[in-house]
Amino acid sequence: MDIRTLCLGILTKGDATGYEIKKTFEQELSHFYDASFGSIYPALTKMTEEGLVNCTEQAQEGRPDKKVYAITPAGRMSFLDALSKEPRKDKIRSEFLAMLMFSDLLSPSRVAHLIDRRLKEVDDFINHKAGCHTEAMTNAEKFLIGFGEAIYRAERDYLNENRHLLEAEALLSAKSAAG
Amino acid sequence: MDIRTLCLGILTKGDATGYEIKKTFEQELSHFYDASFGSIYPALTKMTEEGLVNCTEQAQEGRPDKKVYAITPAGRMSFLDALSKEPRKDKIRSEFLAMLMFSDLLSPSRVAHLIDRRLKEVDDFINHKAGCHTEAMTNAEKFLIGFGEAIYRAERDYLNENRHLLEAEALLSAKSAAG
DNA sequence: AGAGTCATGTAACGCGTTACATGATTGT
DNA sequence: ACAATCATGTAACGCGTTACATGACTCT
Repeated sequence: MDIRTLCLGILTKGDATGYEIKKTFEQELSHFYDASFGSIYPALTKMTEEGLVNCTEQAQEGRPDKKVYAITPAGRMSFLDALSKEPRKDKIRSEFLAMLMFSDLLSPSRVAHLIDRRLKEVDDFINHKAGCHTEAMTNAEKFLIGFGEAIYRAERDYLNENRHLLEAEALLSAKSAAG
Repeated sequence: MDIRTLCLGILTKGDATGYEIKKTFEQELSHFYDASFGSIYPALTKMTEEGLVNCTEQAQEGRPDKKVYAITPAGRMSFLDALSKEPRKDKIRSEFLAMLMFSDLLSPSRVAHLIDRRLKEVDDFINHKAGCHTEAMTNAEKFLIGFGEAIYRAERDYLNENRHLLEAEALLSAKSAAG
């Protein structure tokens, strides 16, 4: 599923500008997808040409015209077709975990720093994004936030309970290098 | 952290061929990174030119010469330098979660299928990869496998406990479409 | 005064995948 | 017979990011 298709999906939830679609990526999809303006705007332009969406320009003062996109029946068909494909394996790229894999090459304080930093991000999510289920949310939205929360809680607990394994590892290497 | 740097990291654990590096990606890094031959082989060739690794060819019968790569002191320095940078935010791309976000457009059986399929993958990991800590493993390797296991367990439990939210959502849409 | 928000777009570039090319050996 | 494993490599292509370009309005 490319960014293009996901933009189409976002438009099934309601009309939006490119700018608003970007915000949706940041706010609702951020823990399982992301996209930049450089991919969103060209995608919308192209899909307009292809008749999957249509665009209504709204003049504004002191700003570029706001372009509100709406999905067309052809666009909806195209999106449903994409949803009928089997989802591909998740693609994950975690520099955090990659670095921890080499914790034997790091100082104990560096390992501690990496983990503390991550725990802070995880806690921030749990405290701010999670738990604030509003009326307007669909079940799917609640489900996804709850999913993120469950994963983050598991991660937090695991890091707290097992960080000593890596901190000991780093300590050992530091000792053997010194001795 | 690009594939190139990660290959260098893998070589800090011991000499290896491109083929073996690929296997390492599949077996040890698969839940937080992946790489294809098309990125590994050119990376090794380039790093050889740059003096970050060196290459010893071993003639073989009926097969291409095996090229065993070893990291050089310059390569080790370069990798340590990469480890000193702050890790960037994880990049995740989950078609599974993206599809669930649009579960209101899917039939209940389709939603159930997607979740069942995912649960199978998760269970497979928990039953096969997790829990088999051997003697030869470093603490970092145990930590990472344990991490994966913790996350997968949380995911499994969450899916089992909350799938009804999405299955109900889909059911509702199906009804309203029919009615 | 400076950061953040609203608002769109393009061009160059990087990085990696996919598919192709080759081919023996071993297990089912 | 067929698939998998071992083993390396290239070229085309896709997809997306980064950086640049522009500019007003609002909050601190």
